[in-house]
Amino acid sequence: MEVNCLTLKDLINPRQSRLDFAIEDGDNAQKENIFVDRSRMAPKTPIKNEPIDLSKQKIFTPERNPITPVKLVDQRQQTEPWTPTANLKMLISAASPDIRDREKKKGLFRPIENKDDAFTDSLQLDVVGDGSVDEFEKQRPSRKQKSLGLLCQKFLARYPSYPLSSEKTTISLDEVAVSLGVERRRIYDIVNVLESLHLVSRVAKNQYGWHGRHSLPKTLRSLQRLGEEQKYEEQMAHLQQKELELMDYKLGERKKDGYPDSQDQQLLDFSEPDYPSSSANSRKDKSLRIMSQKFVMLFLVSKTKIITLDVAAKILIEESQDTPDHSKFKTKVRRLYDIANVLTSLALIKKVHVTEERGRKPAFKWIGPVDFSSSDEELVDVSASVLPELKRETYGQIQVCAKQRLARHGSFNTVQASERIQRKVNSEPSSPYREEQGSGYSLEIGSLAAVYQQKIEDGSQGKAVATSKRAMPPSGSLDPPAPLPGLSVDSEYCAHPLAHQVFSVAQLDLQAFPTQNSLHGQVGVSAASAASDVESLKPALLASQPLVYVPSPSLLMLYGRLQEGPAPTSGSGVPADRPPTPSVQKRLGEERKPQAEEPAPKRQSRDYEDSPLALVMPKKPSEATDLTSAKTLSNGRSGAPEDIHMEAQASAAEEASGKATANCLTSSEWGNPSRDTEMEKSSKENESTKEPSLLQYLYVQSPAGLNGFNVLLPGSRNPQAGGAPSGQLPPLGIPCMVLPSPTLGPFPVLYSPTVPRPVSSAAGALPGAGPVHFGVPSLGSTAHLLIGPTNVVNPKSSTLPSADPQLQRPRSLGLSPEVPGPHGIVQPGSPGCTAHPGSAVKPQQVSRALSPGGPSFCDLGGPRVPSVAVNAVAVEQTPEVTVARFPVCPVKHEGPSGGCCALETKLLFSCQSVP
DNA sequence: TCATCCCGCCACACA
DNA sequence: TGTGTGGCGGGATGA
Repeated sequence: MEVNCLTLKDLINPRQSRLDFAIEDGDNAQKENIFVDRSRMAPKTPIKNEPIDLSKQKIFTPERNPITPVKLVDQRQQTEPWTPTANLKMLISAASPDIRDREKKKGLFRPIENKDDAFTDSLQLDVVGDGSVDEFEKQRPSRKQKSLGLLCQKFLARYPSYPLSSEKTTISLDEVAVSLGVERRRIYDIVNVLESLHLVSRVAKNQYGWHGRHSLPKTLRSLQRLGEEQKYEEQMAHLQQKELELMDYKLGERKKDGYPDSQDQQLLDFSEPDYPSSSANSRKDKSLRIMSQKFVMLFLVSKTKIITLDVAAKILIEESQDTPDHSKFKTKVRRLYDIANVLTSLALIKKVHVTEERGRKPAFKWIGPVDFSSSDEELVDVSASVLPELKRETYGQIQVCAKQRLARHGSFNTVQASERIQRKVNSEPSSPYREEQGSGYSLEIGSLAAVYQQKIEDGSQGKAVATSKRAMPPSGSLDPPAPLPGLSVDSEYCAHPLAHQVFSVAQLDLQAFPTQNSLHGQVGVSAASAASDVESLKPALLASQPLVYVPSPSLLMLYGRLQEGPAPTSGSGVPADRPPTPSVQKRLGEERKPQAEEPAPKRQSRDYEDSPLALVMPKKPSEATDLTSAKTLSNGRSGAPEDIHMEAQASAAEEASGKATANCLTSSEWGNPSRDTEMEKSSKENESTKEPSLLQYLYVQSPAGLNGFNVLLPGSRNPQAGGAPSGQLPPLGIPCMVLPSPTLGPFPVLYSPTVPRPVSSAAGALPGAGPVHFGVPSLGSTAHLLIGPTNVVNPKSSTLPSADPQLQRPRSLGLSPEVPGPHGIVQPGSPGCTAHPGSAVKPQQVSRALSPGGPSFCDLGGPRVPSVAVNAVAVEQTPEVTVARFPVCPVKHEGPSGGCCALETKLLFSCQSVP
């Protein structure tokens, strides 16, 4: 392979650098840390401490396993014949019962992750038994697969790069060690380096707090400043110059040069004063942390951004005043490898090689941010560090969205930035993350999105910011009404602050949101671009998106048509000041279609950390259609099963939320992809007599006492009006909804298009709040309700008790939120549907949940995450459709750790049978 | 042969 | 004395 190397001279004199062409791309270096899909990992050796079927070990005789020449001991009785060390241990174990016990204990602690390996091993052993040594050798786990870099990647994949400020992620070293299948010792190596960059901080024994990359720029800036103060640049130049002369160095040279003896005390101390454990601060053995910081400093002050391990090691050794013997040097280099692996996983550096008279030397190049002044470049840099962890296609989607959005902001040359990002990504074909990152990249995308969003916000400070701010009112604030938190609200959609506001929602690819993301409250894919793309999607929303929910870690979002004001509804569903024209609609629809195939941008920025994120309808929206025709369809074809309508009834938001002001949210409707979409709008005052096809919600800013919950109430609408014609698909009636606060975990809910439908008033606590009807045509095929993982706590006292008579009927299942039910079984007559933790209810599942036969309850199953209980108080099903009503109430959930309480929302929908 | 770095022993700090 | 941490370097692995 072709290798380009730098020379030390190049490093010393950046002006003469041949970086442009001389730096080894790191392909080779990166190989060491290439992420290997575990599913494809072929362990070559059994994990230590792993129980081994001795009966199968007979095959591993010294002859067959030349790697471990063992004598005297019968291989068949050895559990770890793979290495000389293992054999030695075996010998010792045989001689010492204590040691044996110890090893036994370790076995019990065998990493979970290696279960795969164990399983594989088992299989492989069988294979080997029938196969050859070569086969065995092939399947032995490569040390690369156990590298610290890969381990670090796995570690990082567990946590969001940019966690919400509200979420406190605690890292249990034991847990992580077990989860990742390594000894805790390895985790220490990782967290020590991460701690040096303040990505984590020690909070207690065996506990670390995850901070993410939020403060990374700040940290790097500090390190850079410190590095400059330490004159590292001079030291490097000095050492590198000496390298050219001789490979040795003399202790004391640094002193002669006037360099400080040690900057240990000057290094950034990220110890959390609030945290009890400070022992680590006093220990001399923080060297890995300190070394890491110094190592980073070297890069930050280096003009070439390339540091050889030799130079770094020498500088570090000299600073520590260690005796400059070769042993120390080797040790330092080893440690630097450890650090470099972690930094590489963080995409801050990459390995390169430099050549000099003595040959090729390993070095690392800084690829992290170099400008911490919050410039566009920062975005690029940060993005570059993130993008490698993204799938290419996802990146492309992000970029597309970013361009759309960024193009609108003159202060931020986003297109250029995105192009640079693209170049960066392209220039790193060896990125270990590119193809394999799996669950990690969506997190990174979210991070990127956050960065983008932040940049956009910072750069424009325009209406977007203003609207954004409004979109995220303080929890419990009774300030002026705000649109749904986290939503990007275009000013033109907010023309009527007190009236209706439209929430833009981008199409989102649900698959782009691994559960992990949700679990961590991380923004989903293309959030970055998504955020930027929100505006561009607004038209689309007007076009046909009635109501869309995008799975979001912290937000349940609903969007629909913009309603410029309490304007009377003519049934056209078109705002008076924004009469959508067929052409526009069509165009919008066309624009949206591609969107549907792209991850919807979601916004998550520091400004909105506490803000819920826009949810996107995973289902591809129907084609945009003429409103008029839509209306016609609504009336004329309402009976068609495919027609989906959403209807909101008049509601007294104030009553429901107390003093909270309310904003009306309208949702347009979209029908079956094959059919035109009907759009209607209504105002809460006069909707009662209008056609029920228009969905309208009242957004009530979370009033005090609701813990930040935002209440979304159906707009005013006359229950009698909009009655679905006979034969029309019965809609789901949703009297009210409580939006989770920003701190809420993922709460993806997807509603399908609905058909107008007369529903009795619901929510006694919310008098006047009419139900929103969701027509659920053939629940079987279309996604109607998507429940994502979230923690649900039994709201002993629902703040929004349903007053719907239906709910009080014997058949009503009550509002009991967490009604256990048979897993995966839809039982007619059962009260509701419960989505268990970690399970994103798929449309099909929901359909099953709301199976024909009336009220039903189903346990959708799902791992690990507390469940979201969605109890359909009543489910009515006709041959064509199932109708259900759900009341919603907020609940408070205490996190597993007991430390941080996360508000959870439990959606309780009351359902009303269709007459 | 050399670059890498896994692995785990063992010392130190605390509780 | 037990446990959490992490320094340290032997030696395995891959190029």
